[in-house]
Amino acid sequence: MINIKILKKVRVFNGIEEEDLYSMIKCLNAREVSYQKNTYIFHAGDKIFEVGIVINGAVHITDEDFWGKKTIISVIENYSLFGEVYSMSESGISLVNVVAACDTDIIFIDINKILKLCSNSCKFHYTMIKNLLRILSERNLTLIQKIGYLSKPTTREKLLSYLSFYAKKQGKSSFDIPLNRNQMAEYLSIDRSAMSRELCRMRDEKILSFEKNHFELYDKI
Amino acid sequence: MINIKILKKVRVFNGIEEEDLYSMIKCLNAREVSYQKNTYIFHAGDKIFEVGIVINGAVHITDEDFWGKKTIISVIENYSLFGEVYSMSESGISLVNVVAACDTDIIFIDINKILKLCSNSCKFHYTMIKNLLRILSERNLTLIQKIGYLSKPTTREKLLSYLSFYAKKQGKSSFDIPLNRNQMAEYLSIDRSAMSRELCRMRDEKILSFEKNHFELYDKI
DNA sequence: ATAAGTATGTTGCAAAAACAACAAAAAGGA
DNA sequence: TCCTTTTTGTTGTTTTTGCAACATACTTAT
Repeated sequence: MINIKILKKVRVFNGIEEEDLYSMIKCLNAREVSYQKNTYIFHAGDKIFEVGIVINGAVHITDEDFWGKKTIISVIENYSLFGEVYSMSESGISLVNVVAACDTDIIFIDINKILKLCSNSCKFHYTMIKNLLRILSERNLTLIQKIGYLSKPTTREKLLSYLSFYAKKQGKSSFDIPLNRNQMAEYLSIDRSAMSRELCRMRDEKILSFEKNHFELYDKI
Repeated sequence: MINIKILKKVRVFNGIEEEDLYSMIKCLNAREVSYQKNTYIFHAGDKIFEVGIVINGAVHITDEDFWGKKTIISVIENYSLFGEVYSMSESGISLVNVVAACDTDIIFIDINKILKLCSNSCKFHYTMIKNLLRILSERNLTLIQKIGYLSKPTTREKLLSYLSFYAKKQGKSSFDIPLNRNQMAEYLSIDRSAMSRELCRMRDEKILSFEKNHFELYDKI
């Protein structure tokens, strides 16, 4: 039996009344499935009709290159979605694998049904579509943001564009960032020690200063 | 007066009948505006209510860092959208500038209205929502794809993951890519000469071969 | 307070990349 | 055809990076 309390934590169901969630799980054919660790949930090449919601545990989105070398693209956990971009794309064909990283419970819903106004014309459709568009838009933004950083040729430029973003966002030359050094290096796809070296170099050149997660950028004189 | 023939070329209106396009331009408050070269269409910080469609000319999406250094993030032309991710995000605040790259004609539409079932219940809403979700999903995919390449530490790994993708996509170890060397280097954010050197190195190591846009990947023996 | 664990900074070195400048080949136009 | 332009490959040099290993601070739990 699907737990309604849990569904309320899933962003795509934001703003949907509890009573509507009941009709929703019927209307969207929601079903819960448990997977054992290392089980494949989707394979690359599968046609995807449903989106998955991780209720318990975690899944890895993985890719495999021509020579069979595997990479973990991302980790999905706590009430997050996977498969939505494939199930809504033209082909519907997944390019990646989805694997249970540990024993994991998944709720599947038939996302394409939210587009069809069903016979009982459940009022949650409108809310869910708005949520979906918002989720996809905002993810688009964060991805574009990240590409902006990664596209810079040097560690220094990557760092400055990343830090500039937070300065602009917080409207101050002095601000906090949400990542520690390890996470920051990983996010920017650079070597942590090289990053540390470059940060200190810029501090010596009086371009910026920092302590822990707090940074300050200096204007040119 | 807005040209219906032109709207039919815009992807978000795919599958909408010509007669519906007429009611649509009313329902969504479509309006056409001309901009002179170098005019700002949106500024970073603006709240975005409408999406723009480039009908004629081109616009540059630009970013400016803390020190005022500008970068062109992307170029939008021929019947493509801009502003949709901001207008549908939570805040609605643009983080980027949009500037007319030359004399340019834009059609603006109030995208959020497609969510509201209007009083005359125009039947195109459903189609447009489906198109929008598809556009956003597929863009998400291409962005994630690109981040996958950019995240690799070396030029060689960037190239191999990029080429692997096309091998997989075309289901053959021998395939064409859609970019020439310059474009490929730009897309992967690497130096063209370094890329060329690395490609030739891999050819010498019998990992792959190429001629123009045609590549072949070799299995390990 | 101590010990273990984590986060951050430091450094040497070898490998790789960026940059710049040029060579060669291919494509396109007059 | 010849000339120009574009594309691709080549190479030398300098700078930057990744990697590895270690030092130092800071946290956290006991």
